[in-house]
Amino acid sequence: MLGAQGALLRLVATGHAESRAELARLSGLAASSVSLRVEELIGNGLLVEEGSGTSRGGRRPRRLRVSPTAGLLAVADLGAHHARLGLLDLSGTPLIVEERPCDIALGPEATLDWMAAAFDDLLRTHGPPGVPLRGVGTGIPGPVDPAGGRVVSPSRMPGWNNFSVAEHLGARYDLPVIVENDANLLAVGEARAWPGCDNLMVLKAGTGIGCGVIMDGRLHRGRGAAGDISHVRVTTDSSVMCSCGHPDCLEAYASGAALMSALNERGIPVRRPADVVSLAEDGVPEATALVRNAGRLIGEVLTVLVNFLNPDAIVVGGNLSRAEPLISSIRAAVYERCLPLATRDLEIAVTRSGPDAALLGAGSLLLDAVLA
Amino acid sequence: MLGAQGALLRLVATGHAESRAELARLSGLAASSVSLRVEELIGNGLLVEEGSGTSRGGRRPRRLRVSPTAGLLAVADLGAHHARLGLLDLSGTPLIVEERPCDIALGPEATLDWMAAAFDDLLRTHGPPGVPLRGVGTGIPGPVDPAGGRVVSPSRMPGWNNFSVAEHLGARYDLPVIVENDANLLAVGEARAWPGCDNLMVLKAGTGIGCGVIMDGRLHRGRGAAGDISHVRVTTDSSVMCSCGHPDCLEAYASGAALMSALNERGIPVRRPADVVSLAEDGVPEATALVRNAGRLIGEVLTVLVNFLNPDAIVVGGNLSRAEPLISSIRAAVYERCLPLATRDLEIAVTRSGPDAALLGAGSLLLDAVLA
DNA sequence: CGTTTTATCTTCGATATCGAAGGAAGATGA
DNA sequence: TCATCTTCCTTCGATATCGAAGATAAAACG
Repeated sequence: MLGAQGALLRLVATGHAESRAELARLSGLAASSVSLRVEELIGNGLLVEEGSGTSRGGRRPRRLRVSPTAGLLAVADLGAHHARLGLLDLSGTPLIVEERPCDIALGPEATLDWMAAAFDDLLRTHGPPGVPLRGVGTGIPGPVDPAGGRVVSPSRMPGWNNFSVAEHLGARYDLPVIVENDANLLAVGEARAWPGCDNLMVLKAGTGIGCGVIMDGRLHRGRGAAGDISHVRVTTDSSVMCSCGHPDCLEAYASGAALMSALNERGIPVRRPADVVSLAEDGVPEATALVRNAGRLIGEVLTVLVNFLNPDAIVVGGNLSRAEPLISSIRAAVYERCLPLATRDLEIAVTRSGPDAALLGAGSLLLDAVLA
Repeated sequence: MLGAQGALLRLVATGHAESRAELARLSGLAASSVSLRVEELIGNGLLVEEGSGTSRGGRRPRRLRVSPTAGLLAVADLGAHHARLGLLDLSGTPLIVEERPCDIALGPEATLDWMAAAFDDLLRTHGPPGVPLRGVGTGIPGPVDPAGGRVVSPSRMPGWNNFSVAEHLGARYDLPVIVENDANLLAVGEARAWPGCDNLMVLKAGTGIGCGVIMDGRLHRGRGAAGDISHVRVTTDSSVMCSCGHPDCLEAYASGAALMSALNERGIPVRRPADVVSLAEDGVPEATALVRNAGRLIGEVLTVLVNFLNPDAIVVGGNLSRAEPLISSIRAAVYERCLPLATRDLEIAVTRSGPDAALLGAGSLLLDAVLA
């Protein structure tokens, strides 16, 4: 639809280019063609010129930005009991982000209607008047079939199995819609904060354990379930049966849910993964030991994947990521057991993007869909 | 250099397109532009028209082929004691393939000089006169840094560490040169036989265990060591120290080398991985049991990767792949333990491409380099 | 058989892109 | 301060691509 102009707009929106000259360098188009296209984009109100950039030894570039009136994206990241919702401009910058309680156990229709109402609310209260909505995207705490935007075999989403979220949203909004697993969105969002790292594994350690994979700079989806590490068998003394029907899955030992129930059993009351982090920060021995053990088990699983995929970085996000013992024991396990060749330049770090990473990721994917 | 014409030539060379109409469909260019470019390619002697293809309900297409005189590719796959060498035309079709004994332990210079002499020999005896050599490619039984074509930390190649094979070959041949890990070449070659499968894991089970990964239709290299599964820790009763310094690596139990030494220890003399296959085919219980155990261990490692990457197929190649118990126990382990979502459409099969797969893979990568 | 349908390939004017040359604006340095 | 250099951006003629219409060739069908 937008053709070559879309590619240029995308380069500006993603922050890769700020001037006509940069666009020419990055897009491969001739400088003259870039000028023509940019003139059109400015005419259409999609780009604006805004002052001038810093000189690189010659004439200062005329800085280009995506127009604030070019459009809005409505994005959400659905969790089991809370959802983060936000409005972004076309450059992916949040205008407003809110967290609201919700309950996905009410089923897909009710939840998505609630989400749409929340979007309407945000647009009314925070949307600049006259700026059109251009796309809708949402993260789902379960596997999503990449072809049909359909939820498949989710473990904690009663009533959602085989429900096509993309179709349902597409019927309401006549706009590009993206539906994606929450860990995948996190990975895409996080990738923006890791320039130069084309191969990234982004762990989401929260109530469950998920992982998003960026390879060659792009999200790897496989058939929709890519990134699963929660049902890998781990070696432990005890033996626990997982809900998937197999014994000793990683999830049964290292997920936030598992840590919480272990603490509760020992008479230490916790209600949310964040409580586990607090206990570990306060130096409660039981919590620290459990978190360390979780990190070790996660690290041992990652070992296999690091040897096999040779990523540039492993990024740990999710509610549990702020627990220092978790990441240090992941580091220890990976560096101890992986091939030197694979760990030589491997960075293992906590998220750089903060709590809105998944929403930024949704914006990034949506932008591609909107500017296709 | 060749620009848009290169893309068209590549589509014909890879067998994706056979007529101008197909080229137009696949390249995205207008039919008229395709006709013009094809005319030039024919004029340059790179393409030829050859009869007509089968009708799809209308006029028969005029079949296009890469000219046999367009050029030759010299490719090799170096093993520890043998090398396969071949000449391909620009469509990747072998003119001649030979297996010759060699010894990489003589070091890089000696081995590469030997290889060059073998290429000269093949060109003299089997190269059509007047057809130019357009590229040289070789597979290496060890990790190769993708940037510099440099061998890094190989385990069975004394004297090769940090040697830049690409630079050495580039000095001799003023042509595009590719240097790649042998399992990676196998994967690329095998991928041609699996149309529609964009995500492939290709296991090379021979003296060592290697794996090549095709994701999104392209070879995944990581930082050069991607595809390693041999140094994953497996769970067994006994405990063996691996040469990498860690206990219980997969390689120590499931590689051809491990199987051979285990059989020899039990008084059953074997000298090559193929001997193990013969023994298993003959129903020698010790051999069958060892092979089954190897398959189970490999399968358990693959379990993690299948859950994580959701490939379309796992292809088993290498000398040991003809051992039926190996593949059936890999299948059993993967299907038993992986998520249903990941195995629903997963195929696990032996190689479709035969013994020249790695050479075909080298040709495929070289073609991209030659037609860039 | 001839007519219709389908697909392949080419012709030709309209459009888009390119690239060399030059103008604009600031950095650099005597 | 002024000439010179670097970078940014535009102008304009040359070139490449597009796409609609037509020509070609064969299959499908009455």
